[in-house]
Parts: sequence; structure tokens; C-alpha cells
Amino acid sequence: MAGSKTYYLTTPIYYVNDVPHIGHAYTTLACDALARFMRLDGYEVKFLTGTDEHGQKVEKSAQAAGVAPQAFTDRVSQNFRDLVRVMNFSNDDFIRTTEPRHVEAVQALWTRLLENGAIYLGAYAGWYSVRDEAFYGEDELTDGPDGRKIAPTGAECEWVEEPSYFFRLSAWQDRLLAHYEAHPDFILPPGRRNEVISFVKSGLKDLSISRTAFSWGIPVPGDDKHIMYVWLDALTNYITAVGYPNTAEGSDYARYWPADLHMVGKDILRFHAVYWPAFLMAAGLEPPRRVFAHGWWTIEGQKMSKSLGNVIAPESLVTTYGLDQTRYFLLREVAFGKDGDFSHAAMVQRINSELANGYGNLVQRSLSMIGKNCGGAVPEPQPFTAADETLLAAAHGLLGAVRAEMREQAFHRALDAIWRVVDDANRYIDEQAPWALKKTDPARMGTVLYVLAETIRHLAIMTQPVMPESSARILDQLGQGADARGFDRLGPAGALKPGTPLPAPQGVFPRYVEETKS
RNA sequence: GGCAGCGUAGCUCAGUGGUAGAGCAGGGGAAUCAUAAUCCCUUGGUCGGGGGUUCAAAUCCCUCCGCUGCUACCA
Repeated sequence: MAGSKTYYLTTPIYYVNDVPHIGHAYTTLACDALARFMRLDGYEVKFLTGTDEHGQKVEKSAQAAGVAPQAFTDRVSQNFRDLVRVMNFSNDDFIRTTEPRHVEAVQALWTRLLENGAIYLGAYAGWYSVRDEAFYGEDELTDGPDGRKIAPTGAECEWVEEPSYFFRLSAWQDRLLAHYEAHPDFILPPGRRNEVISFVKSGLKDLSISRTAFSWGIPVPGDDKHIMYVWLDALTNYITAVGYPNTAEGSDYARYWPADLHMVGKDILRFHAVYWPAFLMAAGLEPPRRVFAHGWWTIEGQKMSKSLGNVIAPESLVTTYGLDQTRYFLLREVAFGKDGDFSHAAMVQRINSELANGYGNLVQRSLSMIGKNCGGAVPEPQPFTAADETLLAAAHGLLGAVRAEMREQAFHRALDAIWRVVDDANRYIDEQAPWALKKTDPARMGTVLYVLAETIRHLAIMTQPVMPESSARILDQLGQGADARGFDRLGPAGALKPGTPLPAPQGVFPRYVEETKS
């Protein structure tokens, strides 16, 4: 409904020269889980991802491939659109920086910055590495053979001097610090916030925001020898997607901006937490509400790298372990924000212990008893006992607990809270022993099974953001249609109706069994 | 080098002044509805070393050792 509460969140736009790997999948997955959560919680959500397609590296790669840059990016950006399907992401838009709407937005922003006196023409000179797309300071370089300068990354550098437009970043130091001070949750986690603050306090230099050495980019309005520096181009995507420069009342911009969350990897935090808010403020626009920098994955204890050959493609995880299993593991295994390690053993542990034995088996043992002993329909409960009320209260309390964790992007703690109720329910079954009640007190058995079904209903509704498909299958088995799965159905008001026929239960989370060598 | 942070049970970590905790792993037992899943009990740490403040320190201060992050334009 119009005028309802909105939530706008974004992933970085991914550089098309990269092949999608677990890191990309992770960033977007975190946003996806949050987007799904907010939708279920009644928000009008806009969830944006996309690809960053300009820059010298892309231009060179296209040349090497013997195709025009646009044709090249059309091809490689498809890898990231495919990732959306592989991981079951629910983004509402997929932006590409080569789209006309983006060119228009970036040029409009540039013009606005120029009008506001935030941009001036100067000259940039320094040692430049084409491979790294970066300038290096004299002190960072080492001498290579035949007197060439070598960057710390091992790339060769050349001396480049070119006219360049500059953004007056130096003018924004105090206002940025004031903004961090006034909005303690603008940068998360707190450790990263401190790093950004100390960086800004150490002094800001003006930023070179145009290039003349290559042409694959968005032309500077009125001076098309220049193209815009990749970060000004890339960051602007976040307002392109809400229709900038149309900021009129009733526009998407008016509805969704400022963004509630920019999710980023820790390596690009500075661009989002320093440059981007400065660009926006200089243009008279509001900065985003939050930038969250998450950590990196190592693989079996080792840094992920092409040379080690241990880069993990999301498809291979999904094929090996299952889609929802992969989604669950990535969000459960590490404290969101910290670095984590991906290992086969840890993955199997989580799948078997928490999904198959904990959650899946709870559902299976409960529903199969209902199937066999209650005529395949939701049983009629008698008045609840204290034990029943305790378990139901835990289930009813989940939304509040999980919502608090999701607000801080603490996905691991949100899942932990849900699993405490899974464990409560497994304890409850053993204590109530409905298989014994079957002979002594069938009516009481029905009540116990009703309480279990109702608890499972809450669990399945709550696990939808992280495991959409599996949760849907559980809700199917509880006879809960698509209109009965929002958070507004949690609590007694949405409780299962006795007599509702239920389909025969089927296992949702199979155990992971190692293939034995033959 | 500078600034910041971390070092707690075999593993991953929570705990920031008042009798050392969780999950997993290990050991013992119960149950048999269920994906041989579940439940109960339990072994295990001089909280990196040393010094100090305090009636009391994993928790505050100093110092040493080890590790990590940031220090300008790479998810």
C-alpha cells in the first residue's frame, strides 16, 4: 500500500571482469535474507544489485577478446545475472552502469556538483599501474629490471600526467566526522567505524574524479575528453536505481532515498563511508542511513586466490550441499561482520546436526505422528498445560528476538535464536512422549502434537528469509497457503485450525552422507 | 613505524569487577515417535607470560610475547 514503510538496501555493483565466487554470493545473500525478512515484516522493500561495467581493465579485456566493450560487458555481466538464479536471490532490480538511465544520473550528479563548486579542473600526475588501475606513491615502488617501477602488487607502473577534475573532498572532513558522531550506526561493525574515523581524522586530500587516458566510461558533461573516474560512476548507481535525477514528490527517489543499508565487503568500505556521503552532501542530497562492512571467507583455512586454485564457485556449493543448506551455512557459521572459514567438515556438521537432526527431524517426527495418529489433520487441542504454554511462548517470542538481530545484520544470532526454539521443541517431545500418550491419553497426545505443529509453523515462517524453498515445503506440509506466511500471521491469531487436512509429510533436510570410495 | 583490536575448555567463541560459560568434539546413561535422529548426566580451563590497583580481576592499570586490521583511490 502506498505510504507504507519502506526499506531500500543494496549490494555493491560487481566488477564484470571478475568471475562470481563465494564472496559475491555472500554479500548478496546477506541482503537477500534481510530483504525477505523486511518484506515479511510488512515493509515495501527495494533490493538492488548489479554490475559495474566501466574502466580501463574492462576496455582492455574487451580488446583482448576482440569485441567492443559493450558487447563484452553484455556477455560477462550475464555471469552475475545467472548468480541471482543459482542462489535464489529476490532482488527487485539489477542495474548495469552501461544503461542509459545510469549515464543520465551520473551526468546529472556531476553537473550538480559542478554547480555547487565541489569540482575543479586540475592535473593529476603519478606512477600508474594499468593492471591495478591505481596510482602509487613514489615510496611504494621498487625498481625492477631495466629501471621500470614496480608496484607493491608486482605490477609495472608508468609515469602518467593528465588533466583531471578533482572533487573537493578536503572540504568535507569536519562534516563527515560530525556525521559519524551524530549517527553512531552509520558505519558497522564498530571496529570498522573506528578505522574510518581515524582515516578521516588523518586528513583528506581532494579526489581525482576523471580520466583522459582511456575512453570506456561516462563522459564528463561539457568536456568529453574526460570520462568519469570509476568510483563516482559506480557509487551513483544507488541513486540511479531510484530514478535520480527525478527527486520529485511521489518519485521512487522520494520514497526510497536515503537507502537504509549499503552492504559492502570490508575492502570497499572507504568508498562507501567517506567518498559517497561526501559526494551526496556536496550535491545537496542525503547520505545513506547505514554502511555495513562484512568480512571475507577463507577456504579450509587458506586465503582464497586464483593462484591457489581454491576459489569456490557458488554453483558448486549449491550442487554439492544444496541451495538452502548453503544459504544457511554462510549466514550461520560466522559472526556477520567478521572473517570466516569455509570448510567441508564445518558444512557437513551444520547440515547434519542443525538442519537434518535438529530442525528437519523435529518436523518429520511431529508431522508423521500427526499423519499416523490424527487422521492426517491438525488435531483438536485441549486446554494447554504449563509446558505447552512455555513452548508456545518461546515460539511467539521469536519475531521480537529475531527482528532485533536482523536490525543489526546479526544473521548468525538471529538463526541462533530460532534454533533455541528448535531445541526447546525437541526437548518438549521427549518430555511429553506423545508415543506413550497414544495408549494412555490420546486426547492429550493430540494437544502435544498440536503444540508441536504450531511451534513448527512459527519456525518455518521465521526461517523463510534464509531458507525460502525449504521453509515453503514445511509450510506446505502444515497446509499453510501463500497468504498465511507473513509475520502478521505469527502468534495465536494465526494459529492452525484443528481439522485442517495435512498432506503426507516428506523429509525436507536430508543428512549429508559422504560418498564412499568404491 | 603510527593508530586500533585480539589472545578464555581439543575446536569455534560468549562473558568487561563479585563463586569460570555455550555449541561442537570426548565419556556414561535413557528412550524408541522420527532422517539410527532425540533426551539426560558428565570429563575438560592456574581466562597468553609477568607485575600492580582492589576486600575481590578473565574483567581496571603497566610491561613483555604472539596474532590481526587500518594507514587514499582492487569482491
